[in-house]
Amino acid sequence: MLGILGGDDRCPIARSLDVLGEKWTLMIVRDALAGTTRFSRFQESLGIPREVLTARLATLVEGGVLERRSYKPESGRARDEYVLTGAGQELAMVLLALGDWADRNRPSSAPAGMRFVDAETGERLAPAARAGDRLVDPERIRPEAVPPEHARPEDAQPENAQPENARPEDSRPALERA
Amino acid sequence: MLGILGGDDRCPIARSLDVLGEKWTLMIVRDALAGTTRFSRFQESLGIPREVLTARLATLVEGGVLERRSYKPESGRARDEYVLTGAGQELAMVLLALGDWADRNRPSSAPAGMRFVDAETGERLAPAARAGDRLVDPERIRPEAVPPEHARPEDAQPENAQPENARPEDSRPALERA
DNA sequence: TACCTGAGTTCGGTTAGCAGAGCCAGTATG
DNA sequence: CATACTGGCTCTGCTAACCGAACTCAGGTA
Repeated sequence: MLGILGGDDRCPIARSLDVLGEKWTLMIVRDALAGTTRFSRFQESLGIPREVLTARLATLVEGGVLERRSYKPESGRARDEYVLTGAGQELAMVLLALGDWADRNRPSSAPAGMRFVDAETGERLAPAARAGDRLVDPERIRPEAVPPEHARPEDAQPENAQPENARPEDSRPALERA
Repeated sequence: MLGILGGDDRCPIARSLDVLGEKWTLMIVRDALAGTTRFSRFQESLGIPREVLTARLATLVEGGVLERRSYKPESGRARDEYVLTGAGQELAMVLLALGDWADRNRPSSAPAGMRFVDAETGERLAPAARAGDRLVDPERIRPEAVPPEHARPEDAQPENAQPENARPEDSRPALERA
């Protein structure tokens, strides 16, 4: 586990990165989402050192993303495989967002190697934000501190995205004052 | 930069992690989204070693997420600040997905410290998948290799999530064969 | 029994991250 | 003019993480 960066475990970003933030972890999740379950397959497809893979798989199991299951091939000994949990499957949303961001902002010289689709219709998917059942333009996503008290609604307003010289004290991240 | 894990830069996940995958980077993006622009503010709010912060800010500038701008406080010398680019702002979608995942699967003992809201209505947001203008249940997100040739449509089907003992050769991640 | 094979484990070297101290460079002040 | 200030780094020695290659382990099979 990476630990809670910044030391505040109320922050969901830090909590997610505790499980997901180490080198190689999200690539393993990518392969797990694509169907890989066996140690050697992960190792070959990623080119990851075996010791690192062992550690990351343990982290993903401990973090509730993967679970170990025993399987028995037609010949040979019983083995463990690593299968996505429900929580692991939900990481598809994270990878969809990452992949979309890269496609839009970090294009490759080669044609795209993967995309995300609707399992039922085959349609290509993109990430979105929603409020209830309503689609919201992702440009309107803003972080907001959840105030226990002494709420200052203006702290999370877009004005905070301006240069900080106008109000140096108010420029601390809204999150920090939660 | 982290480099392209797995060595295949057609993979958008790997390309995104090239910029975003190093320790501390996404926490810096979190704070940038919340309005932080100055070196010392990032450093204080995150508790990150200064040399690491310097390196990460440089990566984010090189990766097109932040841009350096000169500003002049009322007293003192001209300074650089780090302002989100359009591409950087788009990372809100990634953080929304990460935060939502953690809230649902890695809850904290303390009340939540932050959430994401619609900048115009203040409504709380959740991540979603969409096909065009249609909301799609995130449970239906599946990765699919974009085949240049020798397409094997069954490779990206949910059957691949089954134990691999039935078809050892077909268990390689669909992405790898793109 | 020996061999096989997948899943690790070990080991020595390299790289990344860390804490603390120090440096740099404009600006303001006496 | 010299000095102090302050934000943004840079340096240094140490620890932790990652790496590549070699090795070990443990059930099953011939």
